[in-house]
Amino acid sequence: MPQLNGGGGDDLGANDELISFKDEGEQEEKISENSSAERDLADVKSSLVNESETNQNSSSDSEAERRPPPRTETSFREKARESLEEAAKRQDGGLFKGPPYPGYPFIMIPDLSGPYLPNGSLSPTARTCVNVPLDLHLTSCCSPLMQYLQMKWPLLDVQTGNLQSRQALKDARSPSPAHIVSNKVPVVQHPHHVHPLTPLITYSNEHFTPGNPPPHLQADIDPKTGIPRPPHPPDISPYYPLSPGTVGQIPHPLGWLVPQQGQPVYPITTGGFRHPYPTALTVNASMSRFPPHMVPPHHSLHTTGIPHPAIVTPTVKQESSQSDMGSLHSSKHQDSKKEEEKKKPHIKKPLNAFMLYMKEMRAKVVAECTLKESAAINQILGRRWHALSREEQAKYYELARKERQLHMQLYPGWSARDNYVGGYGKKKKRKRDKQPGETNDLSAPKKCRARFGLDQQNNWCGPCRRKKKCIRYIQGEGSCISPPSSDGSLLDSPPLSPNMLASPASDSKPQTEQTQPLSLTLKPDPMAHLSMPSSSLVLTEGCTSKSSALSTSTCQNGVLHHCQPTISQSSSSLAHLPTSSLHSHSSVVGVQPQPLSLVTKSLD
DNA sequence: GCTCCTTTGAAGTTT
DNA sequence: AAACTTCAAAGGAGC
Repeated sequence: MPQLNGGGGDDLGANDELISFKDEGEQEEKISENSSAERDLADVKSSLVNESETNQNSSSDSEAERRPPPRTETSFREKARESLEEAAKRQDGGLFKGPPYPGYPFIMIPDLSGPYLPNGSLSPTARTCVNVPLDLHLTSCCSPLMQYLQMKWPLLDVQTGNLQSRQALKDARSPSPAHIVSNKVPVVQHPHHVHPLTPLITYSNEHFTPGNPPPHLQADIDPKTGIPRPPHPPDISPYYPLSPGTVGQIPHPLGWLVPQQGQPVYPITTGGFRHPYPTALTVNASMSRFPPHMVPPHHSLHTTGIPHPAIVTPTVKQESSQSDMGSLHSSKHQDSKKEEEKKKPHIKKPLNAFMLYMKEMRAKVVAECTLKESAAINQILGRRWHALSREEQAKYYELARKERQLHMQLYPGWSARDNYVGGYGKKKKRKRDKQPGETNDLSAPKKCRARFGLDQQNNWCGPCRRKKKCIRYIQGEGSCISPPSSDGSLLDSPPLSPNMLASPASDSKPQTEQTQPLSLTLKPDPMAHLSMPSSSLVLTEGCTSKSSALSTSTCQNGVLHHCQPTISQSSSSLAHLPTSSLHSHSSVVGVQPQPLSLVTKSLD
């Protein structure tokens, strides 16, 4: 299991990323006056993952012992753990140390070693409550549980104070764990707002099995993938224990919250969403990354056919079950190996925390900024990601962890290496890793490449660096306009670029965001300022489109302004402002630093 | 139709 | 162990 030792993946990426995160943390200090932000944010972030990672191991002492002691917050974690264990002992008579509760995978407790607990939304007690059997502690721990559920599944508009809901919740209980999760409602989701953050709900609907799996689920071979699927070890959470073909009889983990008639016990309102925005992600798109054909037909009542989204067939979109069966008996036909591989489903990697976040927020950014170019959107999302609070990030880390867990359960033999198309370092080397315009952009000999040569790649326009159409070349022979900022920040803008000056939105851009390292490859274009035609693009704050160079959006101070693709006429006078004015532009215009969030949650 | 862009994170590989 | 590489999502754009 990765990230158990706090190293490697626990480091959460490269140092630059950590630096960025730290920058964001510093920003958070400014904004939220959170004293806990003084801690080493790298540790904090790492702990976020640790928390997620240790959730599944909460029942495994050996795993916990193997884990190296945390570098910081030891006392707190120890205390928290002690209190957790004590609470568990009090409430379930030592169940906490015993075999994992059948429903554990769903009602699991984030590791108390998490960093954000001290000032976070969840108290150790609350998490303890949700770790114990519901039938024992639902009543007493209702409120913390609701808090936890709200964090985990914001979709649920859990109103802890609603006595009626509480009563309904109690009624939903049943003596046996299997009944606790009795669920005939496939997915708890808002009819109009499908929370894109809940692939786990999809999974859970299909795979969550708080109770003992049916005997037929002990299949050791995935009928589709052919990957051996060993039975679940007793110590492994059955969180995502089932193959897509077994999803039919798996009750929803939230079933105990969902009445039989499809009416949620707790009203699911838009208010229950952390991000009550209309999302383009649909159930099929966001809730099921697995195509239907990957879900073997089952005789169960489950007819939704929601597949696991991680499986795609590269060649045939709707691979019939017959073909799957054929692949199972390929030994008979002995088709060519090529054909076999052709039919072999492509099991995608589980989404990491950021990917989950992007999946959720993309639609929002697109809607707010009218941007469609993913590259630009991803930049915005990347900054927003850093702007997220630890609690919010932890939510995604937790989801990502569960994604991985589910993925690992579904495809034990799968490895990320399987998706290495050409093998490591052999194919599809990302341009990012290359030196810009290394040798692969010979199609524009007269553009920046030819103009400046490889030795002066920093003088290239952004598109040229990305092997795209040279905007300077397009604008006219010798007319080198300043390329739009690759990320809407000053990083990719020339120091004297008037773009930032001309944009009122950029005035409100937080400095930390402006100075945040966003790209490893994009550098300020020192040549861009040399020639600034009057039609230079104005990149506005927040939502900027760099590569398209035409779509400029403004999401200033959280307020959505004109985000339609526009080309603003930059004031030529502004172009002559001194560099110092630009660097301290926010002070020039008297705009106070704004929160990192580029877009307001609400237009109120 | 393929690849790139662009982000972060996970995981694999190489040094 | 550190550095490096690939892939995951997304959709426009270039070739």
